[in-house]
Amino acid sequence: MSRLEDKPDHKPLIAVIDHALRSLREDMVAVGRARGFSQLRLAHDALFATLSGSKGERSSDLAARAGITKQAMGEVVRELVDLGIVEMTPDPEDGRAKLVTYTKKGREFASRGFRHILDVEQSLIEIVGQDAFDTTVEVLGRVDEALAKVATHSPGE
Amino acid sequence: MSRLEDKPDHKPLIAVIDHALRSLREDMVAVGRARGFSQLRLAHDALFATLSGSKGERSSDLAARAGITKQAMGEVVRELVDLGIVEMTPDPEDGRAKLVTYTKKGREFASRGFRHILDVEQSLIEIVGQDAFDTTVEVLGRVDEALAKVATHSPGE
DNA sequence: TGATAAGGTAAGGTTACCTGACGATAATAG
DNA sequence: CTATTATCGTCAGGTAACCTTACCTTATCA
Repeated sequence: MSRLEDKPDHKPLIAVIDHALRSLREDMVAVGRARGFSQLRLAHDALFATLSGSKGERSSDLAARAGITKQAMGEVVRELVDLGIVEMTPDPEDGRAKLVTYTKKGREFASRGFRHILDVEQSLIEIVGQDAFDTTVEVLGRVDEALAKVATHSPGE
Repeated sequence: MSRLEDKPDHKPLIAVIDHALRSLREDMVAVGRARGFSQLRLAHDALFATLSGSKGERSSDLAARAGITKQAMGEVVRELVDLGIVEMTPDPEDGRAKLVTYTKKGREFASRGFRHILDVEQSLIEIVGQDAFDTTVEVLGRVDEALAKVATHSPGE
């Protein structure tokens, strides 16, 4: 026999997911850079994913929603300020806080980024169909549930 | 209006994938640690995913298949040697090379890990059904295709 | 047999986070 | 209305998981 006992004979889900995510993330940065922001980094996505386009928000709120520390988000904000994508203004309602908002340029940039995400999703839908796409999102959303179930089934050992 | 122009109104696929992957990876390490290998790290998965159970392989071959540098894999191998999971023996056919093989303990550990992966997948299948699971794997496998298509459609601008 | 390539190691850099400690401001309690 | 406590953002330093560059050793090939 030519393989480890119990080694899956198919490429495991975790490997498939890992590959897909790498591709998607690299693509996002590549597209952003191609638009002239050569200093864009993967980490910046955490802000684009969380900052509302309509109102200013506090860096620490963004951090909380993104699931990273306020220090990590603080650095992201600083770099995107340098790139002219967001700006920080004092919060009139709280002297300690600063509100992060898109600049005009940043708003346009972010819009194109979101449109690119939609384009990629649409492209995938054209390949596999809307149903398959929806199913995928649904299944991935239930991974946590599956993990919890396994943990429950085999508690100690 | 309360959102950025073109901002997706659903949670984008990339975010869903990211969340699922984090959960799966953390779970793998947690399970390994719970089995007594407290020094296991996420990076070690790169070896388990690539090392054949049946024959010894060169560190640089593993690196190539895992998609990381031989230096990165070299460090992983060194740490797993310290944990008694793999061992390195000189390659009788090439004096420069060393072959990485599982120890008995390591083989058993890896088997359990793979079984855990299968358990998680099975658990997910119980929740969403075999068809949905298969569809998910299929769709994720076609992400690269979708990215290529978008790149082709909007070449320069 | 000398040039070139391949296997692995060593040293140090990069990215994307983290924890801990801090000064400034705000809220709240006495 | 001060004293305590909490919150906002920043600074300093640490960690994980890689990377690049450089190197020594051993093969292979002309």
